[in-house]
Amino acid sequence: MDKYDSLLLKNQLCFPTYAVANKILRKYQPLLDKLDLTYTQYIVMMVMWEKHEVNEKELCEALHLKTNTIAPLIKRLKEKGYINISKDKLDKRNLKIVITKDGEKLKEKAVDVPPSIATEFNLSEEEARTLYKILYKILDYEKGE
Amino acid sequence: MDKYDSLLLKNQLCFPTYAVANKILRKYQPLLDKLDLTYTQYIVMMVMWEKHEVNEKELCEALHLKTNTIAPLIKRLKEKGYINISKDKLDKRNLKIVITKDGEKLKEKAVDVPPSIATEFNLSEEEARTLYKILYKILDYEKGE
DNA sequence: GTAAAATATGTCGCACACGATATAATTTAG
DNA sequence: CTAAATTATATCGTGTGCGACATATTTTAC
Repeated sequence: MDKYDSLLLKNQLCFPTYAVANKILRKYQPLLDKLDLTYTQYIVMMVMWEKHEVNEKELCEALHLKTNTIAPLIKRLKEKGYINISKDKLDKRNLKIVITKDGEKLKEKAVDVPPSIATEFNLSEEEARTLYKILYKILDYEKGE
Repeated sequence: MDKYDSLLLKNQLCFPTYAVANKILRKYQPLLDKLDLTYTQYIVMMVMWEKHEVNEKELCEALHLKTNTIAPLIKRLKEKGYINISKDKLDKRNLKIVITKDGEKLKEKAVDVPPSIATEFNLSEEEARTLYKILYKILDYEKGE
């Protein structure tokens, strides 16, 4: 056991996580091209299809991203006509983000998008479930940190 | 079971993978700031500490990245003085990337960097091992695709 | 031996993702 | 009731990560 062993790619969890995230993204992108969405725009729309209306803070929390990522993102989705953005009447600090008719229509086309990651990468049901459980354990840990 | 269920964030494996990768990255960045390295530069250096000399193609394969990501990256590492870049004498298409003395020295400081992802996020040994195994199964699947 | 295919790398433009910093609106403390 | 703290969002600069395209070198086919 060498003191440098922790500096080997193959001994680090961070690396496969990072590489797999990229690999999944590359798998999605050609499918999302048909909807004219990037991957991040797609997960924003997933939230919008579920909630219909959110403010920016809720979006940030749902996606584990910061405002400096979300702000330009929703601007682009607004330009594409999938959402509307306005100031909240009651608390003018809040941004009210509402899905449009076109945004709702996009959901129909999106149904065909999500590839089964398990199938695509030859995981068993059991492995997929386990992976899911461990990832969410990490994601939910120290939520407010 | 709704036909739109696959469009819920909570039913997709892609999302927690992506979010966890980002979360791990955020955990590393403050530690890497002391080495004046970004996360991607760090994993390049991990390869260099192990191999000492590689060409660009090997680097791309090791990190699962493309040349258009790697090329500017190694330029920055060269500017920082951690690697040297030259054309291979035998096959002038190849880039010979060699670690410098300073690059080797950086390894000493880097030993203290890698946080235990398992500990940081409260995973058991068993969970960490399982996560590792499944991630590499995905990463290694259809390697040539 | 040379034209064509393959290989390794480089460049461009776009869209994240981040820390740092700024601003405006609201809440809290005294 | 008002100054200070908090909250929600925006902006800036840097560094990825990608597809598309371009270039230089080597290998292959005939």
